[in-house]
Amino acid sequence: MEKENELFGVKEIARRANVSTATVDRVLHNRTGVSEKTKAKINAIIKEMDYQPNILASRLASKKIISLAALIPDVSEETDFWAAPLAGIRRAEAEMRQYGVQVQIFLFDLNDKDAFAEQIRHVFEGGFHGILISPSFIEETKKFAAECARRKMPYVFIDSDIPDLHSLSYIGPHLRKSGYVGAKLLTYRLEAEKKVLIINISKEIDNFNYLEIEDGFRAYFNDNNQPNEIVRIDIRETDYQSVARHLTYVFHLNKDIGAAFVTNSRVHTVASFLKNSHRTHVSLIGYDFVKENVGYLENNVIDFLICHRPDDQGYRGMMALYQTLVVNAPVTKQNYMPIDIVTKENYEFYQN
Amino acid sequence: MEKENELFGVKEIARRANVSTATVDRVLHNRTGVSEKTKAKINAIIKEMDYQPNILASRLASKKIISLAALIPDVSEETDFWAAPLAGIRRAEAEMRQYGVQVQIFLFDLNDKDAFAEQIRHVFEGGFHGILISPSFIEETKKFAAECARRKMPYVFIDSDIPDLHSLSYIGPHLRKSGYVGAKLLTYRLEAEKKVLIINISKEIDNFNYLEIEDGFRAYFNDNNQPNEIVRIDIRETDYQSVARHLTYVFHLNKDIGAAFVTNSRVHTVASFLKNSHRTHVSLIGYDFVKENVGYLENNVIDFLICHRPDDQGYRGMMALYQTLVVNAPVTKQNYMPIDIVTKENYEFYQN
DNA sequence: TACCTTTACGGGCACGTGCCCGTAATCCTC
DNA sequence: GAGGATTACGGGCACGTGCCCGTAAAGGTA
Repeated sequence: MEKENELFGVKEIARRANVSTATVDRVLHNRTGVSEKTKAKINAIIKEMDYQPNILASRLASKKIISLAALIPDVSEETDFWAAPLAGIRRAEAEMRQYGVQVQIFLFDLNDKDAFAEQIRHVFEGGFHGILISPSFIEETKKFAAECARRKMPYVFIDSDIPDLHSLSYIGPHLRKSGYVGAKLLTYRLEAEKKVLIINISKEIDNFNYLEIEDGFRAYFNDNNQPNEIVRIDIRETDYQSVARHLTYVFHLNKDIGAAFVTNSRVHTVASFLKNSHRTHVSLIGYDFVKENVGYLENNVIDFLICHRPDDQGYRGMMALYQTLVVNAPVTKQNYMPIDIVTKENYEFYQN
Repeated sequence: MEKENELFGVKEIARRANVSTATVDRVLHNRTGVSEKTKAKINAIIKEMDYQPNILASRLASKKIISLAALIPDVSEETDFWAAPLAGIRRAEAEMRQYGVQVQIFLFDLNDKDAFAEQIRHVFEGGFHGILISPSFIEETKKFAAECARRKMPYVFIDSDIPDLHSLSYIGPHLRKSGYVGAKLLTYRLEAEKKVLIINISKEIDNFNYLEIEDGFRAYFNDNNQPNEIVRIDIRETDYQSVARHLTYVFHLNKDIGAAFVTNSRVHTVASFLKNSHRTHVSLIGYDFVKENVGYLENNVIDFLICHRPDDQGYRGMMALYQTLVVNAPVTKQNYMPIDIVTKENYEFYQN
């Protein structure tokens, strides 16, 4: 008992309403120039028909190209983590291009707050219709969000979230739960009398991500009455020498550390230290599928890596913008990625 | 130095070749009615321009609707595993529908070889342009593949592969490696003197999948000189009573089983047995994110589940057909899914 | 009433491709 | 060399929507 087909589209609406397709078009795009009466009639018919516009024809006919921006950290010597989201963004771009969508990518140095702010200015100058952004610096991102709101421009956060803002969508990990998983893996075969070491290596002090992860990590210990003592250390320099110096000191003070948890992708630096100091019996867990980390996974120095599908994050983030701007379909506000566990045995199939 | 733009598409090719768009069209779809000379000329221009057809316009202009079939097992009382690939297929369908692609789904009972064969007949009667199939029965699938070859109809395998056949693509797990990962997880905290039990619960005897998994499982033990003794059991009935009977016997004979590995999604039956017989100290690993299994994951009876993103398999399988038939783009022949590790702590974010 | 402005709507071309139909040119046959 | 068959190609409409432009009708001002 389908009431569809026979004739469809704008033409059919126009026929039923006794108007021209142009008038229907005006209603569909709520432009001016239609009397309230006919507008109501047409809207009723649209609703009754459950009219779905043909995106093919729409995109073909419209010469207006939709342009999206993506603002993410550059790949640096320190880490090639952001190569993965970039690849996902490019994948999305390739899919969308044929539908008249253009993507422009803006990069910034993760250690340079000003570069971030400047790229934001460039983005606004570009007059884009939507933007994907890694909200790496909190204050700057807040200003950015305010300006977006003023311009009614949708923006999507990936990799980390700033919850109060009105982003179209957040796509990334649930950091707290991610730390929780880390604790589970770390303690899975750990003897009760061994200590656990949490290591945070980061130049930035206001690290919201880190706090969430550690919070989740500790929550696991509480929930499961895990007996192990937790030691923690913050290291504010990222070079190997500094890290090694700090770690030497910590391991000197605590002879019975059985496992270490690094709260970000710099786990390879710790792995290097453990290897060099012949401490590979210490279980080691950290974040992200970057090539240095995978190397230590292969060597059995790193036991597990926790990953959040950065490639997919980039892809889905762009697609969320596409959904709203082109398809005009609703988008999930919170989009938590799976917490993937990568080991020596399964990494070759991992799709970052 | 881009040589693109200005004018593009079929019209530009026609202009350069001094022919009409109709002739260009004939060449593009290698239809008859073009002399070798002009054909060569047009092809040269196409190559030079790196011409990419506008799929929007193509699909819009072509009234020919492409229809795809999917042949997968029905959701049964035994398992709702196939709900996930089905969801992925429907997701793909929703995306493709607006581009003029229709999808029809054929289901069969996993325990009924004849139903499988009959549905294959239905598929061929339907005159589809491509098909996604779960090759559950080997002999029937071989006949199917031969008929597809005769009709030049592309087919994609998901979830399990039959390597010799010329499928357009295989999308599913690398079973051997998957067993390998299972062994790693199972032995990760296992004491050396404990035995390991491999359990295969399946009515079908010719279980190619099972053999691959067990092979990988044992390979891990070899590669790592794992000291544990391996015990194995085949159970040909799938109901709880039968499984419990067999397991009672095995556990009676082997007092020191420390871990059990179930080679398919029926791990929940084993979990039920372990729980009822107060043997939850035995580590348990099995396959698939089905709701019964997740329940035992929550209860700490199952330690890990290994999953292969069945939803994605369905989605990608359909998309592979779409790529060849609509976009006319190449498709990867082997498409191994990640080997995901699901635990009590991360299952809530798992995207099956 | 004459003239101008605003509102409400219709006609019709364009987007790039698919494909039907018509026809000039060439080939074949006796 | 007349007639028919085949080959090679062009013209042009259609797909569903966007949007420019033109215009009749309504309203406003003197």
